[in-house]
Order: sequence, then C-alpha cells, then structure tokens
Amino acid sequence: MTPRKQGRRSTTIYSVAQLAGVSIATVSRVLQGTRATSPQTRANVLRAVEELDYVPLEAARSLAVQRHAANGLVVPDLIGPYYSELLMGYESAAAQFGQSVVIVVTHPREDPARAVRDLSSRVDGLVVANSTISDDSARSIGRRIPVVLLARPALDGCDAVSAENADSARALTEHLLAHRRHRLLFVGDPDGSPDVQQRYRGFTSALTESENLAVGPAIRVSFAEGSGAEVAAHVLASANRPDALVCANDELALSTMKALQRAGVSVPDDIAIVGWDDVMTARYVSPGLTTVRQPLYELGRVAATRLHERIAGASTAPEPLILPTELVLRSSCGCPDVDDRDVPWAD
Amino acid sequence: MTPRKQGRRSTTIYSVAQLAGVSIATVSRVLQGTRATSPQTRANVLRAVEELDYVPLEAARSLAVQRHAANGLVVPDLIGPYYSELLMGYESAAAQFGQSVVIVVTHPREDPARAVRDLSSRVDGLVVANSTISDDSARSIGRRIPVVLLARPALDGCDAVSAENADSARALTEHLLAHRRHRLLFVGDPDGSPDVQQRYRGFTSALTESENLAVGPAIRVSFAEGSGAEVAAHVLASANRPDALVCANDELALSTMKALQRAGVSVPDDIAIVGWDDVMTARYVSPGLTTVRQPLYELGRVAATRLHERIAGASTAPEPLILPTELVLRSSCGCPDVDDRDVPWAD
DNA sequence: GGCATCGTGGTAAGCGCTTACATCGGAGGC
DNA sequence: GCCTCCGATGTAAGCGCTTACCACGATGCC
Repeated sequence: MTPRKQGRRSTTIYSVAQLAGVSIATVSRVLQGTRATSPQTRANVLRAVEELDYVPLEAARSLAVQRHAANGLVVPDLIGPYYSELLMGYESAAAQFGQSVVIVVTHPREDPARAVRDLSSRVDGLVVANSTISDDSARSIGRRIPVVLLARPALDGCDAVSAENADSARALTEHLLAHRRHRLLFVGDPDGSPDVQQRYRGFTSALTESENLAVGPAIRVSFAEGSGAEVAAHVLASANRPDALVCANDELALSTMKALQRAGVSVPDDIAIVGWDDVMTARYVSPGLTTVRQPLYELGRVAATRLHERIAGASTAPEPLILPTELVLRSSCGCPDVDDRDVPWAD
Repeated sequence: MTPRKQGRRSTTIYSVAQLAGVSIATVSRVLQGTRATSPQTRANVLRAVEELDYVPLEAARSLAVQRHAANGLVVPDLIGPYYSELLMGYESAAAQFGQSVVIVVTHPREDPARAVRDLSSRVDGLVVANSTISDDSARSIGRRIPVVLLARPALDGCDAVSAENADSARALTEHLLAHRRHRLLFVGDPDGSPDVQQRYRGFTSALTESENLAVGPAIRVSFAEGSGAEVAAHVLASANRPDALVCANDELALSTMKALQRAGVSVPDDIAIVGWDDVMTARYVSPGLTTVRQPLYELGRVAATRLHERIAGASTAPEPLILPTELVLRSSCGCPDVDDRDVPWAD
C-alpha cells in the first residue's frame, strides 16, 4: 500500500548519474571526493543529488570498500550512570572517527555470545564490557576483528582499558583507618566481577599491610539496589558490629545506608559507609556519600580511540590501559560535612 | 603486520562451500533455512561453518535482501535515567525482532541532521527523540524510511509515541492545591521541549480551571542540575514567595530543593516541590520527592514495536500513541512521610 | 607542429551474499 | 517399463556501490 513498501530502492547512484548526465563513477567520485572533477560536472552531480535526495546505501558501500564504518559496544545493561556515561563518551569519539555505533545489551538476552557473534559481522571492531560474554567468546571474536576489553582482565591479542581499582580501594580503606575505624567489612561479591575483585583486593591489602587487622569475610550480595536491606540485616545481626562498610558500588552503599538509618543506626557516627561511582544520589543524601569517581566518559572515549587505532592497523602489542580514579570525600566516612559544589554536567 | 590487516576477507561463503563440497547456494540455504536440504548435506555444511568459524557478512546480506536488520535510535544525550532506560527497552524489543540498534547521540554533534541522514542509509527505520533534529529533517527522513517520533509532536506520515504529560501535570498541580498551596510556580522552559510545554499547559489549566488562580510566569531555566541555585535565588528574592514549585524534571526539583534547604527554607513546610521522572535520588533525599514516573522502558519497547510494524509494511494511518504515567507521592509535596519500598530493578 | 603529459570521465570488474531458474536423479502412477 | 513429478542441488544474475584501468582531448614542451 505504501509506496516505499516493496520493490527496489528508488533512488540509487544510477538515477543520480542519469539525471546529472554522467556515469556512476563520476557521481561516486564527486560524493566521496576521491578524485578531481570539473566544477561544472561537480555542480551537476550535486544538483541531481539534491533534487533526488540521494544518500548512498551504506551496505553497498561497505561491501565495496570492505569496511563497515561502524563499531560495536557490548554492555550488560544501562542501569545507573555507569554504562550510559561510558556510551556517551564512546559514541562521541566514534563519531569523530566517522564510525557509527551499534549497541548490544546482553543482560536480558537469551544468548549473548550469539548476539555478539552476529554483531561482529557488521562492525569493524567492538568493545566488550565486563559481565557480558565469556573470555572464550571474546577471544574468538578477537580473532576475527579487533576487540577492546572494558573493565575486564586482558586477554592475549585484545586490548584492555579499565579504571584503576585496587589503589583507590586501598586509599579509601586507609582513609577509613585514619578515621579510627577498625572493624571494616567489604560489601559486594568479589567473584561477581573483576572490578569488585580488585576493589576487594585493595581493601584487604590495606587492612593487612597497614594495620595488620584481621579481614572479615565479604558480605556477598549482588549490585542491585535491593541488596541494601539484606546487608543492613546482616550488619545489625553481627555480634561484633562493623564500624565501617566498604561497598562495591554506590547503589549498594546508599541502599544500605538508608536501611541502617531507618533502623536507627547513625552514619557515620555508628558506622561509616563508602562506595564507588559517585552517582547523583551520592551528593544529595545526608550524610553525603564518600565514594570513588571513575572517568566513565573518558573511559568510553579511550576505548573508542584504542579500537580505532587497532582498526586502522596499529600493530603494536596490546597493552592494558588503566585510567586513574578520584576519591570523593563527603561525610559518610566521618569527614566534616561540606557543601559540595561538584556538580558534573552543569554547563 | 597483523594477519587481518589488509586484503580480502578470509572466510566467505565460498570457502565454506568448497570445504563442504557443495555450492554456495546450498550453504546459504542451510544457514538461512530457506529451503529443505538433505541431512547429509546439511551436516557437511554445518561442519565446515564450524571449522572455519564462518559468519555471513552482514553488508553483503543486506545488499542482497534489501534490508539492514538494524534500527536507529536518535537521542539528545544519555544523562540521567531517561534515555538510558528508554534505550534498554528499545534495544530489547528490537533484538526480539532480530534488529540491531545503532545509536546516535546528537547533543555533542556539530551537525545532527547530517548524522541522522547518514544513519538513515544503514537502518530500516529509526526513532527520533525530542530535542535532536528539526521537524523538517525528521520529515525528510520519514520520506525515505519509517520514522517514529518519540516524545515529540506528531508529524504527518510519522508515528509518534510519548508519555502522557498534561494530565499528570494537572493531577500534580491539583494535588498541591489540595495541600492548600496557592502560590504555585512552574520551573522549566516550556519552549525548550514539547514535554515541558505540555506539563506547563496542564499546570496552568489546573490553576485557572480549578481555582481560578492567577498563573505566575514560569521560571525559565534549562534542565541542567546546575539550574537549582538559580531557581532558589529567584525564589528567595520573590516579593510574594511561592509555596509550591512544579519543576519540569527531577534534577531541577532536587537541585532546587537542596539549594533552598541550604538557605534555611523548609521543604515541604515553607515550600512544596515536585518534579518528573522519578530518578533514583528522588527516593533517597529527605523529604522524598513527589514526582511523576514515566514508563520509559515500556516507551522504548513500544517505539521499537511500532517501528517494526511499519517496517514490516503496516499501512494503517499513523496514530499517536500515548502511554500513561504514574504519580508517585512522597513527602516533598506535603504528604506524610512513608517508607517507600518502591525500588525498581530490584530483582 | 608533433609528442608526451595531464586532467577528466567512462567502462567494467568485483565486494559476498540471495534466489529465480535450470538440472538431474529417483519415486510413483499407469 | 515409461513418463511425470518432486525434492535436492547447482548456475548465474543481480543487489548498489568503489575503483583499477582505459580513452580522449587539451596542454606544454622541444
């Protein structure tokens, strides 16, 4: 019924060539600027293009030039600012390189590995984040096209970019020790993701090395905001109640904090709480949440840039790239309350 | 240096056919399941595919079958949960239809219209959100491929989906009136986006119709979180200080609330504040922020579904689709404080 | 003034798939 | 036992671009 519905695509390079009275080669050359053309011809072609509202079919172009002009990004989800900010940085850099970005969200998928495999046949390279597909899958894709690993351990043949974790965990922990906290507990599942694992490692090493304190077992809960109640219950039931909680991310920290406060526990007086990510809520709650800010946007940009170099044929050995993070001290750790003026995205 | 660097793609349908001892047509048929093949042949082909780790080149397939198996999504940014959640819903539905999604973020672009035009040559259809490209651009793309408008006014020939705005604005306003607030002010720029415009319209109509109150001019500030200070300053300087603020979104509401509280103003006693979006922070601040929850994920799914129908050739007249929103009453409006257990995403 | 050169433009061969059409056995009907 | 028909496979013609190669007229040079 609709005119566009069936049949061959209406306006092609042939129609343009015909209208402009030149060959298709000339049209292509004018549009791609591949070779010099006379001003006259050029004008004719451009007029025809304009008139027909012609846009070259990307699939045909891809097939001819053997590149997709597209990058993939594989993330587990887009809950919270983490991957959203990352995606913004990634897309922005990719655009500068003339690459489109096609995104795959694996979390709700039945077969993520399959999805990424399919993706690999329509992009020039891709970035795969933590908690999406297995190392084997990633490695297998990596044999076909350049792959950059994001926030996950390096694999031979693949580049890897991530934010620094262990050191900031250590700094955070030492900061709590400086506040005279001695019964610290880690909240989050170190086996759940490499990020958390490294944070846990930094946490334990600060504890054992700096003060030779015993390290209690981590409270292993998922990242979900709903885990807070569970953590609070655990803490309240403890015989030797902790006086500081190092949480694997802000959602966990905030929901735990809220649950504890609701139970009459004072933060930070009775218990200090810190997290990771510096989500918006962290600077709105009372007390403000001490946390670690990760350069997510930058991480996205760096990943895109690295990938682009790889696609362009850089043959240097893959070398893991680690971006520094930043401690954001507010008052949930015991620091004096200050008005924070750190409002990102405020133009 | 690297083996993949130059030259023609190594493993194609030809290599597979050769290894399996069949013609390329047979390989294609086995892989696409287009027609019956003998079990023997099928097994041979699949073994060869496995062995060579073959994945059909999407560009070639697209060219042959005249479809991209990809949808576009054009958003202004990914700040806050709005577009992230939307994207998740969109991607999820698109995946179910076998479509990849390529995303374009217009905000940082130099030439959004151009970006979207280019995009249109690599997707079967696309969704364009509010504040991205002009109506003219959208209309022009719409002549080429199906376009679904998101949270923006319908255009002839394009479908449109959005969340309900005016009614919830009215409900919100009436709720404030019921709390005996009489000096209400709207915060946000009605000319900035159709969403805000409709919210403002609902706001004014509730005011004039229900109580015949005079409607003060809107405090026109941008969506940015940084605008709160500005709003607070404006409010504090008012001769006839408002006793309720209806803010165009939660970021605005929250930053305003914080700035006012810092200035010693009590919320909701001195002034009630409400917003839109139900961001995470809304349920963590004190008082909890009364707001309007939009079905973002669902909106994304619906947009994808609508688009898919259109691509599949539905020829029904485009009809705007409006999803209902939900009032979330917390205490910033003057309602009694309740523990809210509404934690989305908690599995 | 003849010849190499250069600047333009056309011709046609792919790029890697899908699919209409042709082909070719073998099974079934009489 | 021969002809028909059908199911499985091969052959080849595109899909809409890019680009190597060629043709050709206008220059510039000796």
